Amino acid sequence: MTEPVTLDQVARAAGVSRSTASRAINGGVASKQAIAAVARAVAELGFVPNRAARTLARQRTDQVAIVAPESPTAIFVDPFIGVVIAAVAHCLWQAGLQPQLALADPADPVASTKRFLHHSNVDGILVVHFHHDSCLEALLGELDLPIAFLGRPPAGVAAPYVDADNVQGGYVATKHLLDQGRRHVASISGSLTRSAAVDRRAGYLRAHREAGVEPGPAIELDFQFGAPGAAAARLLAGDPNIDAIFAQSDSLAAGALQAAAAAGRRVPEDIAVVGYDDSATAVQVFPNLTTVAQPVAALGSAAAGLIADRLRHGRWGEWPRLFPTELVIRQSA
Amino acid sequence: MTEPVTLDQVARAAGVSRSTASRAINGGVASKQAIAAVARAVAELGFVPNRAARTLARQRTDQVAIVAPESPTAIFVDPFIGVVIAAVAHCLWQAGLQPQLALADPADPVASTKRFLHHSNVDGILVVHFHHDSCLEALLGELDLPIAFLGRPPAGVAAPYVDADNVQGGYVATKHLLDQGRRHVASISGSLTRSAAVDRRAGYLRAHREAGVEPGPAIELDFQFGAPGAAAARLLAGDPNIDAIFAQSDSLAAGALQAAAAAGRRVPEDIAVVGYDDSATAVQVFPNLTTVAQPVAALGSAAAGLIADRLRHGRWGEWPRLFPTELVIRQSA
DNA sequence: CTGTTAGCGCATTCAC
DNA sequence: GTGAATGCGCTAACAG
Repeated sequence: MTEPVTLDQVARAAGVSRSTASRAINGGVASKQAIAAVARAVAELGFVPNRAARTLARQRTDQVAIVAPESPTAIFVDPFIGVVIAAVAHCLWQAGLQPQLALADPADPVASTKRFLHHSNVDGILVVHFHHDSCLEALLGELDLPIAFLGRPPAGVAAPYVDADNVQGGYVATKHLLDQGRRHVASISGSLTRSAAVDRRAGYLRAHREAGVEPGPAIELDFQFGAPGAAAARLLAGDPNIDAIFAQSDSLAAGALQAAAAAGRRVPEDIAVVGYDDSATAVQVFPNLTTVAQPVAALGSAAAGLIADRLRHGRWGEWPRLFPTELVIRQSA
Repeated sequence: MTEPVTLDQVARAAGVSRSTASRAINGGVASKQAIAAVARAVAELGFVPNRAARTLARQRTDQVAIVAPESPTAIFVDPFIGVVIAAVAHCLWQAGLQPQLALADPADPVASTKRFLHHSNVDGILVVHFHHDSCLEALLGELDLPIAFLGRPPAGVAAPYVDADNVQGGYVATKHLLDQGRRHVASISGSLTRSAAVDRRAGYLRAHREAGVEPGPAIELDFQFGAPGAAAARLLAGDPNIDAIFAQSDSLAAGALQAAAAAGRRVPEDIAVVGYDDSATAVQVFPNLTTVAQPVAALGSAAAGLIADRLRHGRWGEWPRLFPTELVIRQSA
């Protein structure tokens, strides 16, 4: 049906040479009439440049990879990954760049991501959702492509990045609890291979230091694996003095809520709970969660802007950029 | 650093011609020694074929687009989209195909999806999460590429597809409620522009017909917009006889739970609630949701298999394929 | 089994 | 301002 139309045909239809047609299309020098004629021909024939040919000739793809070296299942559990990616995609499209989500093969996320990066010939890379133990550092070094991070990159990798101010997030959440007079604030974190978890914990500790209160028990749980409810139950069983929980995600907080209910402790009277993310979960559970909201879209835009600027203007913008978080107070604390 | 190495260099290093090198690499005819020599050269030089060049020469990309003509934000709220995509990705990688998630620009999802499809030169398309009002039918027709659907395609589009048996899902959920003696089963559905919603409702109606019970009031709500809680509250306020709710997603069911609580009705004693999806939400809320589970991974694999078979063997496999759902009984009904 | 040759569709020198 | 020529890196006929 739609046999592909080539630049040659456009040129012929417009009565010019192929090179003039090319210039007319790509904004090079050309007479007004030539441009008009070519434009008409393009419209009539429905010409759309062949990406492979263009890439080959230009030696660039105008594509940037969004990589998260994990199984898609794991990526998508992140409650705001969609918002991040929407913002990134929008920003990239604006800059004439095409976002390419590197979809890993769940059977071997790291290997398939490597394969993707090797074969995909993108112009730049945006890394999100990075585990520091993902063995991808080396690869990212080898590929010598512009690369930016959403979230602080692993120590030793001096790459441009933007991040939410997780230290501050952990701090305000914890301070909110301490200010209420809570004195045994337990902490449930995600995997500490993620910088976000480490930073939030640092904020938690700082709040305790400032208040002169001893930090409570802590439990580390991978974001996606393990049953949050069971973990929280163990926590509560282990220390009956606990009167508050700082959970590093709303889903962990939901687990804490269930554990509290199972243990016959009221929330927030007996135990106050603060979550993180301000996701849909926060208002689906009862009591609704007090939680830390991140400027997710802004983060996405900023990260995309980083790589877009580099690709378009040849130099990195200012970095790092830290975005403040905000405590959303509801019922659970 | 890593200046790209070409096939020419490999050929020279291996002491053969470029075409022999090409054959050796791509499994064409070649002597054992040639293959060995080329393999060594490839390894030593770290050769990785240029995708654009290969695409141009082969006239095919070995890429398949996964399209959902919506803002990424909307796509990612779907609780199991991650699992679907993981399964799809795995299946495609297995077939030597690279999944390309078409990330729309949230500012204009349909237009950017069209742009993507036009410029992206993929070999095939897998459509998921399709709204029947998305104006994409025409485009999909123009592009004459192999295209398959996950979820029943719009009427009039006779494309290969796989789907969950949503009629059955709606049926078992509703029957479960009716079998308990509930007689006023309200229904909260997602947007009826989605075939899934229509089908689930059909199942709901069938169960009523078989039981000789009059269908209860219904409310239609887009999956992502509108506050499920408020809608459910209106529903309850409008009809005090309601003793059960069939919600077409767990997130809608969570709203129903909140509305019930706000109205002072106990669940499941006064009002039974059944959700749909068996998502994380189902066990985060209290009471835990009785819900309809779909064989999500199987759906993804089957859909990917459809397009992979077509691309690899030139013909469509058997379709449509319907996958049964399963009622997961917990506390809410 | 191998090398030579000729494109794939486009951008981009370079003369004119 | 324009066209002719050249090459991007690879595959696939085609002879040998």
